[in-house]
Amino acid sequence: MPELPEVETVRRQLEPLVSNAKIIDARAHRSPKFAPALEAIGSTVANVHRRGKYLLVGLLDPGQAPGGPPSRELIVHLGMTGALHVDDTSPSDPYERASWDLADGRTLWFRDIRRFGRIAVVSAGDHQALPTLHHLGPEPFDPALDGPRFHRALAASRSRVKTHLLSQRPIAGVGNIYADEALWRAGINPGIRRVGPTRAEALLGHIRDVLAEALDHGGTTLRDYRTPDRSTGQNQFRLDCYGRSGRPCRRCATPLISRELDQRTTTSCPNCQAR
DNA sequence: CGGGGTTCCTGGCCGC
DNA sequence: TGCGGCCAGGAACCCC
Repeated sequence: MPELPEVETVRRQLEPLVSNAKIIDARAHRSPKFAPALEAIGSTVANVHRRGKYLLVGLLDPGQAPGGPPSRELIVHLGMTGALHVDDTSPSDPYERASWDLADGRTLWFRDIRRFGRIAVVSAGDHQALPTLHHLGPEPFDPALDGPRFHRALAASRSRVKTHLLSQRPIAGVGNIYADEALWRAGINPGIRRVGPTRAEALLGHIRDVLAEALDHGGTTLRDYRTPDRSTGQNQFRLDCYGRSGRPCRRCATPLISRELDQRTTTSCPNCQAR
């Protein structure tokens, strides 16, 4: 499931493939989650940025000077099973949810088995229609994000620390996998509602480490995640906590446990992450 | 406005 | 072999 490392891996591959390409046609699944793809017809791709788990494709409208700031953005959220590919041909794919024909004959495809993904076209920077993006916390590697600021962000909610992380408000781009991994490294019980300044700073460091390492390994492919060139990530072989319920903790050998926490499966070590 | 519950989806897996 | 039932889960959405 694409979290920050997966989405950033996609972004890095995608940007050189589609920059400067003009979108001459598009098709989309009728669902309002995908139909906005059609609104990109006629525009030219300026760049591909990322905020949290959202891909932001800068669009130059027809007649807009190349090199200027894009007037609109094509926003793509990959959801659970979304993937983007660029092809010369038009392969038949029952899971295609949207596609954009480029002027040079190639096609950009969005495939998404479970349809948890989402596509929007908005005026540049206008994210009102996507509440989570609108209220998105700082990028994990933003130098302005430090221990005290992260501590204040965590303290702004009385939710369980893991639930708060998944809300994307204290920090952008952390999903279920990397939340479990970072909390395990930090020795923090996912269910606690208050994190002190020292532990908050440590948790921030572990989040950064977990995300950076996953990015180095091309992301985590549990089942469906693929990059634009269809390769898988390799980080699934490096997970210490997520998906390891019942297996021994790599620090203390206690069997890891899995439980529901605010309707999210959560794995943790009952010893290392005791309250 | 924050927080909690519900919903969207379908392949893979399990048990019989 | 076939099939019903269950699970995974990000974020929008609704309601209090």
